[in-house]
Amino acid sequence: MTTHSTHDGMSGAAHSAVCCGSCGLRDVCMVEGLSAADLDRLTGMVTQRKRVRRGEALFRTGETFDAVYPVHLGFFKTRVTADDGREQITGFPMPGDVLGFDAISTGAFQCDAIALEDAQVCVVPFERLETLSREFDTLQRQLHRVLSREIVRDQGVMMLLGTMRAEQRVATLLLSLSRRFEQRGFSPSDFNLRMTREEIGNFLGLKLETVSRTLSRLQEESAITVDGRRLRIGNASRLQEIVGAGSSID
Amino acid sequence: MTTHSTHDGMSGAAHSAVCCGSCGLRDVCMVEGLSAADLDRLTGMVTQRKRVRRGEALFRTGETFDAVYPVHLGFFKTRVTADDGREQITGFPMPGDVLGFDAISTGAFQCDAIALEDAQVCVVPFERLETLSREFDTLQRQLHRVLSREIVRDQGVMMLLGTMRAEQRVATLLLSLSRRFEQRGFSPSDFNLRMTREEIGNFLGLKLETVSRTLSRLQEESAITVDGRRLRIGNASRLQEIVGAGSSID
DNA sequence: GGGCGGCTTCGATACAGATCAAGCCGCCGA
DNA sequence: TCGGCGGCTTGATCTGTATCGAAGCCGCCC
Repeated sequence: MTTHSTHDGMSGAAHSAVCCGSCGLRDVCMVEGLSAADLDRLTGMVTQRKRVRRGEALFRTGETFDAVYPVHLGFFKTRVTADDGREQITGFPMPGDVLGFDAISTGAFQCDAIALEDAQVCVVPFERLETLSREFDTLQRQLHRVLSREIVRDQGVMMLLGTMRAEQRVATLLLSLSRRFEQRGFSPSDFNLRMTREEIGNFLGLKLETVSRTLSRLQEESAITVDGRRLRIGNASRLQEIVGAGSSID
Repeated sequence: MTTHSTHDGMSGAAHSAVCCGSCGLRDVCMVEGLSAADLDRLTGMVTQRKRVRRGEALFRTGETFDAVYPVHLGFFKTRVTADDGREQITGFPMPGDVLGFDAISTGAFQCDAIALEDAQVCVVPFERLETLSREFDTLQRQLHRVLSREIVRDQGVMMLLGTMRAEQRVATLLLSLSRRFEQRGFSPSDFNLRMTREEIGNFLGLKLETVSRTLSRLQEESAITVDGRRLRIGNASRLQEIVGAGSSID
């Protein structure tokens, strides 16, 4: 269980609704750019928070959809699974990212969202989100932006999977993680990977051995330092050089 | 410069607005599922149509976004380009599909949309679409569904690029085209490929020689008949067998 | 009508990354 | 303390696809 204080308080009185205005993530989350006044009017959009323990699923393919879930705390992986067992990890959502948009199309989730560490998400009933976004054009606009950003991110992943070499793929992921940590106020050059080599490989279309070898090679050329899951980026511009001018997957 | 000579109709009296209610594509397009009454109230959502000639771009990366474009007629490819010249085709939109959602996030298009044959698109100013979808919850819902469907489709492409062998990739594309033609009222088993082998390969993360060889092999085993761009699917279940239980990319 | 360029296909070879295999390390429970 | 196990690294070999070279075909334009 991770410790996070302000909000282990589902039991407290004032918590029947969660307030976006006081959330440290408001600058990266779905409500980014909304004025304080607008945020006030959104009281009740987030009805509650939900905990998900490491290894457990927030939702699974086929389950009925009725809410989207901005990540409040913790790391996830999202994956699609073919009936024959093939799996593809489609992303590593972190705080501020929103889970569940794939489900709007059919009313059932189309992927699994698995917590890579103990996590907390905000629960945003989708009907309410739609109602509110008919009333607040700023919220509507932001919702559309977030949906569109996901599409753009996916295009970047396609570019990665379709055209990049192993070393480029790994470097792209590391730089993406770095930027995302930075946006959230963490060190862009020193962080922990929350996923296994196998998960990295699956996401990047590589085998875990290839990931491991590639990380070792990047370390040899002093671009990074790896020790298990601890990663330090010593030479970001070297990584950028390897990636070339590839699309980003933030 | 594309010549969409404002096209035949703009001069006629009744053409200042295009009517979705009378469009043969209303069952696959963005307005799918809207009642006739709702469709009437959408008069003016589509302000005009625009022609794009084979090989020309409807829009290019970086151009300012102000409308999305349901395809009325013709085939497109969408592609993202890295500064170093690498390209990745991200899809082959056909009538009923909507182009431009990638641009909402930043206000500028993030990919190129190139017509593979002479084409026509509807012009839907995005501000108007947002305004209307605040008024009509059915339209709002449908817009969200279409955005979500694009995300799901992209997940399928990731699965394809990340986990499938060459033969599976090609078979998946053929089956996807087949289904999409069928949805639109065309033959699912006999159609023309609008794209070159190179474009197919680029989309699937393969080289054109591999695509060509794979098509030949599929023909040898009597799953399909190919003659240039003419494609006949003789044994769809054989293709399905090759694909296994892979995600779809419709 | 003839030439030309784009497209497709084929064969031979090269190589990046997969696969197979072994060993190490840290952690956890017995 | 030990044994087991999951995760990681590294080495040796294999293979699917890329790459290279070339030729045939076709439609199109001059």
